[in-house]
Amino acid sequence: MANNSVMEDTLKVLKDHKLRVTPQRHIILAYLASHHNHPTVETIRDGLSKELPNMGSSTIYNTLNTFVEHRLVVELQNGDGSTHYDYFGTPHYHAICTNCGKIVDVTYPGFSKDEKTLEERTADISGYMISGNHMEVYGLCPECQVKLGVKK
Amino acid sequence: MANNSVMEDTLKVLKDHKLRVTPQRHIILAYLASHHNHPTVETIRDGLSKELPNMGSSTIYNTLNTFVEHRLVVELQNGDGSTHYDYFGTPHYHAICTNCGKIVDVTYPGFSKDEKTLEERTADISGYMISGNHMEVYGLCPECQVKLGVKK
DNA sequence: TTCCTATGTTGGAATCATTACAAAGTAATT
DNA sequence: AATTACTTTGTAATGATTCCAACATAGGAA
Ligand SMILES: [Mn+2]
Ligand SMILES: [Mn+2]
Ligand SMILES: [Zn+2]
Ligand SMILES: [Zn+2]
Repeated sequence: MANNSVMEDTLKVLKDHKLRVTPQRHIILAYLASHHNHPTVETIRDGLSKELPNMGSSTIYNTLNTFVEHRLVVELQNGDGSTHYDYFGTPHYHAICTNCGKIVDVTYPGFSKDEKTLEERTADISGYMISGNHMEVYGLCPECQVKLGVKK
Repeated sequence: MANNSVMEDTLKVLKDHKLRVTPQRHIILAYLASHHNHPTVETIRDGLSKELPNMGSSTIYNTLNTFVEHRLVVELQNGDGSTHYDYFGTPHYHAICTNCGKIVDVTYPGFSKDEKTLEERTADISGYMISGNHMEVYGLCPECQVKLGVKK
């Protein structure tokens, strides 16, 4: 699952953020860093049932909330009722299927620049002191296009 | 509150979408069209307590879900636990305060073009058949900047 | 290394937004 | 006016998330 370099990297990330290193935090962060499935709390619990069979879901919620506060992780809603989490290593945004909820990463050359432009423009217009953004694009994923028989 | 022209306009919107015109639907839509507060279900219930004192919150949920399906209204989360709703008359996006949750509308000349560019690019990259998008920018609103004593 | 304590984990209960359901009401069509 | 499918309503059920108190432990101090 999470290889050694991921474990080393995530250990460093925790220490850099002055977070106390517990096995739960380390393993959850490593899981997120090595899975780009945008998991829910339940997905994480299932994925780590071998490593941490006794971990309560409270711990996962606590841990993820801590990571979100430290901006290691972002929260995503795809309309299925539960929150999805994403380790935000490289800048990207999301395309979300309105039929099955599948979330995929999207980026392109110049995305970071566009993002910065958006934030600066928003600061000018609104007077907010900007700290981040979320962009989501909705539509039907390729599988659901076939499943629903829609034609382009 | 909602003036005559708003009532006429929203009546037409309901009919154009072949939605059965009930007092609840008409008044809720008119409320949304004339308030840009991004209300929650509770805010709407309070705001309409004079006009519709016996309306149940189930009705508000049902009605709003219908409007969202017909794309008259969009849902927004600002992290306070409940969903906010927005009648989407003119294209805009949102700046959301990370401290107090305040949501403000933002737009600029050329926003619709930028939006279309983003959607087309995302379709090319992901293969999704795009139907919409949400952009949110996070930060501290001017009031909270003062309240928290942050310096620019 | 051992001790100390602030912090984290756990599991179960509590919360609260949203949905499900069945009975009663009504908009639109005939 | 009669019909009927759709809507509203109140209440119960659901389910994700948070709260809480007891227990455990990471990491600094001695
Ligand atoms: Mn992602
Ligand atoms: Mn708005
Ligand atoms: Zn899909
Ligand atoms: Zn604020």
